[in-house]
Amino acid sequence: MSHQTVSRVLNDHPKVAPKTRARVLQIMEKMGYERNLAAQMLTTQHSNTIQIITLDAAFHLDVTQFTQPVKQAGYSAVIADCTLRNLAKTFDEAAARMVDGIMLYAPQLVMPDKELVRLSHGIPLVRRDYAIDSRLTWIGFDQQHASRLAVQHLIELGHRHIGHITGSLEFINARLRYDAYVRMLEENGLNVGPVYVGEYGAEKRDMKSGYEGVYELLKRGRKFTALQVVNDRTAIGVLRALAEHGLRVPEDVSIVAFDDNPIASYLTPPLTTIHFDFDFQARLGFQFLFEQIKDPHAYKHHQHVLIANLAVRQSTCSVQ
Amino acid sequence: MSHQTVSRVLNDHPKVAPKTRARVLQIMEKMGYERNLAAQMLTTQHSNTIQIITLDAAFHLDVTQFTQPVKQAGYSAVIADCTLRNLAKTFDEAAARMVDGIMLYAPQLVMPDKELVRLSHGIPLVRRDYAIDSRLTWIGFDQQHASRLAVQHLIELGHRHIGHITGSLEFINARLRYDAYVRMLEENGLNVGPVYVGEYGAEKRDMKSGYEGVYELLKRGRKFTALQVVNDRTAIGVLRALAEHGLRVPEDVSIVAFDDNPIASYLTPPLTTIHFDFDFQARLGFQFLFEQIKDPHAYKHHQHVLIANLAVRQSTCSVQ
DNA sequence: AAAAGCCATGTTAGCAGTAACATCTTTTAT
DNA sequence: ATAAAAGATGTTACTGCTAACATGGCTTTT
Repeated sequence: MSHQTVSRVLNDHPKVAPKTRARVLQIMEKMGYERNLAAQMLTTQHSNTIQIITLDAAFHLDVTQFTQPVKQAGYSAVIADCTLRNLAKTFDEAAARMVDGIMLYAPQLVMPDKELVRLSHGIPLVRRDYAIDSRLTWIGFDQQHASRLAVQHLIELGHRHIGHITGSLEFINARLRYDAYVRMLEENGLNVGPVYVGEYGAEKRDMKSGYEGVYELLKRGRKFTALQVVNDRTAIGVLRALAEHGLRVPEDVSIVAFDDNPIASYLTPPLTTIHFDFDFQARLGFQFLFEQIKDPHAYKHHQHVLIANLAVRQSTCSVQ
Repeated sequence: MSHQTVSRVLNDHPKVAPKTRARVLQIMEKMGYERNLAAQMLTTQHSNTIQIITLDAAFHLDVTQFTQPVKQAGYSAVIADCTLRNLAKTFDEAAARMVDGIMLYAPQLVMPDKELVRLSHGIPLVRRDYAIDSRLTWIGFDQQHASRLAVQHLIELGHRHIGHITGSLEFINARLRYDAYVRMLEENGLNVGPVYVGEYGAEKRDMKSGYEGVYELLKRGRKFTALQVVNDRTAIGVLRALAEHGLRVPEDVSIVAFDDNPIASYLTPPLTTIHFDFDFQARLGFQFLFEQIKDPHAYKHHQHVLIANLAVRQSTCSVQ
């Protein structure tokens, strides 16, 4: 029996006699045969692997959200984290590994699509966040809409002095939320501010930003009855700092945050926050990626925008 | 010029004339040459990659803690998450990928070392948590000691009725903390309990366990002035549930938790918790892994136990 | 000056698969 | 019954690299 017949069995080639196939499978079973990925890669130029690339994922990552849809589709999934400095190298490694597709999760990355396409060595690529122009597929949430929901909620509760605490505006999400906050207040004839812009963001930094943001805003005088806070992690720091000043939430200060991190509903008070369906976002992203892999030439890039909604809990109330 | 000379340049072989080397490098630069990993793997049987395998990492993972030391050592790092069901398959994939070493992070995995060795296809392996017997390298914290620190702190504050809330005891850490809690109370002539054993654990489950645990314990009557809680995430749920019952922390109930998650010090009140240096644990683990890769035959397995310490904050006070 | 040794480079083979084409066998159509 | 088509299997070549051995030029030793 030739190795070619064995290869045909491995690849489910139709023209193999059933009993030959059975015999090959039986012998493979007995010998504990495993196909050599390196050799397969060498000829086919791919590895049945999807690589997830994250940028500065010092915030804790929900890994299963990424890996589960990939495995379901029959690929093997690997995650590689990198910094901005070695982003190109990480793409090179993915190419060397001959991955079939790349899911990029780098909400803080501001880079023209053209450049990303160049970095990706022609490997199908989807950004699960944002893209600058429209030469890539991405799935994002309408941050402006989300932010409007948040501010509108506060306005409807009667707040007229609404502050904003954010991390670094290098994050596109943070920038968009901030912009919409400003616009929304202006449209409603309200004064903008006070505003605190904190540090660029890993988890610990976020909490620190929130904490220091409150100290800073209060140092400038207590001119707000509500705060829009860029995300739940930052809000944790905000809650702490307010407690240290003897200010109650929501009676003295209402807070609305973003993300609906699982922690949000367990904080005291449970956070009113913008809920994003990240799970759906991830699944949709992989769906687009698989389409692209199946037929790279016919594939047209999508820019998909998802709508968030407001989860009202107990960190907001009407102004006293 | 033969391809072999090129290969020698790539591998820093000493016997290449400096100007030949320079010429090769220059041409490689100009042509944008990149060595084919598949072909290299095919001959050398390895890929300069370290694979980090995590089990059910639905708790959010600090990815950089894993990847940074690996990259510093000149390897490329990939992370693969898996469930217990496809653990073997994940190891197979790592073998197929011809990784140089595997770091396993699966604190909930109870499996004889012998079996893990079998699964690992002879690839150098380090467990960053625990191992059952001593045929593998692992780096763990002395959980018994940690738990003793926690209980002793409460006893010294005058508490005589100390409850315990934990997730599933399938996690070795949870089991050890529970065991030490029981022993410590018995040694001090105190009654054990009340105890609540919650669900097996991802992040959300942990918080839920803590929340429901408090409800359950209070339903049985308020027979405790302090609680040892299995980790910070669970404590978040505990704090919430106590607040819903109008119980103050620490005045009515003192709480000591484990992990010193960055969030712990930003909660209200900031948590008294056992501090583990996870960063050091990870770095040490990789150090052992690299030693093992360099000289697999001379390598002797280590079982390294690290000591935790107590970070006293504001969730504990002397009994009122 | 010849023998020996080292240095730089070249040649060949093999790693484990798949693609493409070739061959032989069986079935189907006329 | 015979040609054509289809089915099953085999042969050869190629993927891009490295190990091992081979070669030829130059230096050192005696």
